[in-house]
Amino acid sequence: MVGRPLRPNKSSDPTVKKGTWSAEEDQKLTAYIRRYGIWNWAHMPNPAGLARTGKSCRLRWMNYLRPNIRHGNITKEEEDLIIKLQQLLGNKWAAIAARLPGRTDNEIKNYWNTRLKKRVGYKNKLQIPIACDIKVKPNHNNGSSHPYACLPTIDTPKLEAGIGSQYEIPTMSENSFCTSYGVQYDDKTSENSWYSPCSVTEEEERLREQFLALRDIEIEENFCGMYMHSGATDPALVCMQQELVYHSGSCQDFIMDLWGK
DNA sequence: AATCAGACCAACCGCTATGCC
DNA sequence: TGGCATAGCGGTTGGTCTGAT
Repeated sequence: MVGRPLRPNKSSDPTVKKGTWSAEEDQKLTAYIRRYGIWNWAHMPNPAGLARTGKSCRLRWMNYLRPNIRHGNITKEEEDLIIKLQQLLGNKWAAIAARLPGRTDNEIKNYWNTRLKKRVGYKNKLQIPIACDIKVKPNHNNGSSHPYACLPTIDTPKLEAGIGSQYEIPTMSENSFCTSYGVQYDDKTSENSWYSPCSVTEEEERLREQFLALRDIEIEENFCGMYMHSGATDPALVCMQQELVYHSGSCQDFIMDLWGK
């Protein structure tokens, strides 16, 4: 069989330099970009006088050389924000970095992996609303699949749920703004108290603000997308939207905002 | 002073998304 | 519509630094 000749593999090309960038290389790349701008990373190294791949040049520029980059000394505020954003967005380092002026995704990723991951761990993982955190029980009386999902109580156990059940609806849980949902049968005989108030602390409120600020670009899509992939149908979604019962103003606003779009 | 282990971080690699032809 | 080139992202690697023994 005669195939196409393989494209030259630059990563194994001995003429391509790898490893730490020298000050001279930095200077060449910076000077070139200042003069000609960024037009094509792949074609840039040669005219810039660099024996690097375009990819390497891009990375060096993006992570180190470009203007307004801040190195080191991540502040407590930045650290807190990284933790919260990671909890909200997951390992979306670019998205997180976009909210920390002067910081790069690589730097934040490194910082997380080397310092924060162990400290924060998974225990405190904030669970953004997804479609598999809660199992809504069907109506005993008429077999309806219209549950009343309600705001949480601290003691409400997080219900096990498999993905794909039509009885699953989005929720938040421990460490979230509202600790978790209680679930109420239509006949209101649930063992879960759903009349307990949802107290929102200052910290939770702050988180909520961050969350709301982020939802347009990340959360809403995940939320709706995951819901729609959970096996639920549109009518069920509408039904639950209508039938969710809220007992706290701020939580209500928050959740309504999520559901609203 | 030498050695070792762990922390840190720059850079690489592989993959996906996007745009263009 | 498919293929290719490029950009961008996230996981991983490997070199360097630092502190403990």
